[in-house]
Amino acid sequence: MKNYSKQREAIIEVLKNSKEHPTAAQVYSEVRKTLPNISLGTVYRNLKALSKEGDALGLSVGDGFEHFDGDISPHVHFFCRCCGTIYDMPIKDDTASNLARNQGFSPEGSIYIVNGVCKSCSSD
Amino acid sequence: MKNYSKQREAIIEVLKNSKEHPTAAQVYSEVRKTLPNISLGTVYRNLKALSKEGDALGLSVGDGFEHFDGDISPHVHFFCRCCGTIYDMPIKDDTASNLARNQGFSPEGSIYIVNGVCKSCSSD
DNA sequence: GTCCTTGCAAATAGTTTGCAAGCCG
DNA sequence: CGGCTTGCAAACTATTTGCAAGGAC
Repeated sequence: MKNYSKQREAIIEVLKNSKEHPTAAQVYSEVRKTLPNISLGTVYRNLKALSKEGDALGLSVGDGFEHFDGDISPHVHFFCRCCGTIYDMPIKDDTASNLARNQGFSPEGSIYIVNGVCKSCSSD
Repeated sequence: MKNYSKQREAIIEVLKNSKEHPTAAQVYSEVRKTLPNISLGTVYRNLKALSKEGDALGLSVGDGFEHFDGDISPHVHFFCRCCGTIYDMPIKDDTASNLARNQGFSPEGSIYIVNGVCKSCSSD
């Protein structure tokens, strides 16, 4: 198989099993549990490749880290500037991509991030 | 006026007059035409403050630079991975923010980026 | 054997920050 | 004055990359 390596396999596994939208560093420390010798560079290389190939989403929410999401189905991310949590919100369809298509663009993916304060932070 | 400085004024002016979604470095070189002594640090400081205050949008499209947009009305950005251009697309309303509000979040802004290939790049 | 990927570590580069000096009110 | 902002340059740090070695097929 093209691009195969147990490292890549493990990284994909971590992404699929995580609901936390981990950063590269978080993926690294998680993958390390099964592959203690994996290097951070490898994690970065694979995450970058995966998001370029469309198998993962790279999310820049504005906290200085790139977050990654193994769920590539259309959904919205809510980023709480207070606790830093990234929540998922289901969405019916990717309106803007369709809009773009109608205007002659060839959309390949989309990132929809809403930011503000989450429920538990605003009740403090 | 709070926070006033001719530097900040000039930066805001550049943002308002630009349709190019400039990076910090681009804002810097533009502002330099009227304020030759302004420093890059000041540009960064003000852009960060402006986007925190909600007077500008910080866009991470995935090209390694943060882009800034002085237009804070709800609209979608189309990023062409081929030529790097960021196009604006008008959008009716900010569906996801309303959705978030209904779910108990307190949305303050949103970033909607569609990526792919633009018309002129796909015809090459 | 050939090509692709890794681990390591150094390098890169966008962005941030401390500090003394300057502007605002 | 008192507080906030600047210019400068050094510091920071997330991410990238070159290279020799190891794995896939």
